[in-house]
Amino acid sequence: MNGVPSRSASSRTGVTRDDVARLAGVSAAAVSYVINGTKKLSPETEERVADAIRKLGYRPNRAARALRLGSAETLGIIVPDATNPFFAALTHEVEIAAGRRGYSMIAVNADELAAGYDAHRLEMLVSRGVDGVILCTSPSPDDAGVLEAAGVPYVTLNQPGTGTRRTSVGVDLREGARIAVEHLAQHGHRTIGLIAGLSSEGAREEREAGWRAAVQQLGAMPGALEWSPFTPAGGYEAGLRMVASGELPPALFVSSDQLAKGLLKAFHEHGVRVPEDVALVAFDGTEDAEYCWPPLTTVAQPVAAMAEAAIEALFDGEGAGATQVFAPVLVRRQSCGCPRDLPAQSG
Amino acid sequence: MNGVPSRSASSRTGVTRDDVARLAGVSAAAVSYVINGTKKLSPETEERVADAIRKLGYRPNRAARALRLGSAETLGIIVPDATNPFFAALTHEVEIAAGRRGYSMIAVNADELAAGYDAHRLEMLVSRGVDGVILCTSPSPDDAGVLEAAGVPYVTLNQPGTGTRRTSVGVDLREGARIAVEHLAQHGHRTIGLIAGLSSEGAREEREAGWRAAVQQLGAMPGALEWSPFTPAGGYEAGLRMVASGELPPALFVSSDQLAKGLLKAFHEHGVRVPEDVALVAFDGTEDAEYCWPPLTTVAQPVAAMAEAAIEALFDGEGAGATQVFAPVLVRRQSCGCPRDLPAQSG
DNA sequence: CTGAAAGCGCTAACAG
DNA sequence: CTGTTAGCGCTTTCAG
Repeated sequence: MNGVPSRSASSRTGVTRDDVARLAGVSAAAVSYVINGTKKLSPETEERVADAIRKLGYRPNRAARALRLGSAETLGIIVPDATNPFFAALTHEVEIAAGRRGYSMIAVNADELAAGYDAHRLEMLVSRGVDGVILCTSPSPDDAGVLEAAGVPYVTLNQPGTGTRRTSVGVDLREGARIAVEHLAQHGHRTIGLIAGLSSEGAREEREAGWRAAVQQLGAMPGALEWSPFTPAGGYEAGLRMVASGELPPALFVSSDQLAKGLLKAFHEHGVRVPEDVALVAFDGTEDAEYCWPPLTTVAQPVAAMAEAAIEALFDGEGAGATQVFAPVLVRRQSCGCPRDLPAQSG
Repeated sequence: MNGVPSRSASSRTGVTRDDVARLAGVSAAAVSYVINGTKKLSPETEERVADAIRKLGYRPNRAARALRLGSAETLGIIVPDATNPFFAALTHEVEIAAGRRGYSMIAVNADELAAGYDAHRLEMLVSRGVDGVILCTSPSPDDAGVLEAAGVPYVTLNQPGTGTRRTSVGVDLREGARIAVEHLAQHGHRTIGLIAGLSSEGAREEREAGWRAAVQQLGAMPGALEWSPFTPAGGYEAGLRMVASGELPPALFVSSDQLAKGLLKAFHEHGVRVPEDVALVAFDGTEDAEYCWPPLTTVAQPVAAMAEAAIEALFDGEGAGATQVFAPVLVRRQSCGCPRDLPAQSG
């Protein structure tokens, strides 16, 4: 594994703190002081050092700092599929939140669902000295073990019902289902089906339960139920199965925008009109939903707030076991039967 | 900037190489040897060390290694918008290619188009000791300067027409335009318009020239031309402008799938039928294109190959100024007027 | 075939 | 207010 054309060890910039000290005519420590503001020096000295830094184009060596401090000021984030727009958005927001605190993110994909693969990726992150990790994948005992053993704090993001004793931030899935089902009911539908995402994790019950509860509470009927992977392809398959079965309910709650994209394709191909033949409310609130046809009514997750909260939790120290639940909000568009240009309003 | 609950400096795992050496009853150096395979030791010693490592759960400290080696075995990648599925896919592929070589990626967004912002992000990457960076943003003199000054190798990815003397890998834009226009012409269209992406960079000429040349070469007529930001919203606006102008050409080459998504929305809203009223061929070949309605015929970039090539170039040392151009390929779907289920074939 | 020792560049405690 | 110093954990040359 011989890497990138290796400049020799210290030639990264060539200039070290000692060079700066020499040029400024102060001690090496003084340089550290002005850089880190550890100690107040005389303005004059400060000025001289700053000048030298500028002149030399000095940039502190992060590796040395990391070694000394035991922190690389880096966080890891692991998502099931970086290619899914929802996770792309989430990762992006997390990066911004981390950036505000001077931290960088190393993002890794859990991709290969092979057992133990996550743990492997996690090992990598840990050995890289990340100061914390955000898991957007529900931690298997293995995963959690790796992290716990290394003493690396973590929080789960968007992973409902994780059994660990760590902080977890997510959205209220049952409430989301309720909002969706309620809205569909308001459009006059009495039978409401569900297309649910098949995650490797155990959030399924929660989703299904939320839907069941909401349907029941409204005195409506549960319609057909399909489980499918959280991808457009999964939604497409589910749609195909549903039309083939001839059990198309008049309304459907689809548990992710990605799923809905695929569903729409299946429906278009088979002449099933949305919302006339079947009304749809999706979940997630990605930008994509706006550009489907018809534009998707969707229950949006407050992604930025969730990202901020996750980072916050990591920094705040372990609010052990705390669970932060955010409220999703309905974004009305046309897949549910709402007219275009209806100003947003609740209920 | 006090960070994550800081375990004290060395408590990351607690166990250091010295602990391993002690338990195995060998010297510290021996441990390094078996880990890095620097030197062959007696199988017996090797075994003992391996055991100790396992028993202790030892994991080498990357920061120390980075400090010593002058390399963090990390690469940076900077994209204009991580939220754009095309870049998400590209980043993902790059991460995989880097991972194969034991490198991690730190991804940063150029986001805020504020001048100098990139340079700032780049500084961050450099100070982090990345061993190289992949620029998916065309390097301003500033950016290049930061990198050159620090002696950090970089390659540009997907940035046609960059003026630097660095390796650049991208797709043949003119050929892409040719393929698209030719296909549209084969559907019998004589006038072909263009919706082009407005990047902050200067790739515009290339795109426009490619289209002009192709149209001309086929003896067709250039139709309306719209420039718009590389986003669905941009495509939507462009679509709105085009229908408002009443100058809708019968065929359109759209220079990105994202743009096309927005365009489709505008067309749907105004009852413009695709492909009957206007035939579309897009560019990029993201998964999204498959789930538009109608499914988008698009000229696909070989993303994985490009990512691999970029990483390869970084590792191969500076193939100074070399430009690697990949050939795009037509993916036929229905937005151009092709029937469904037509088996792929060229021409 | 193995071990001792010299730093990589930086921070922070401690002296002056 | 400023400077000296002792490592952080690791790699690698050089003796044994």
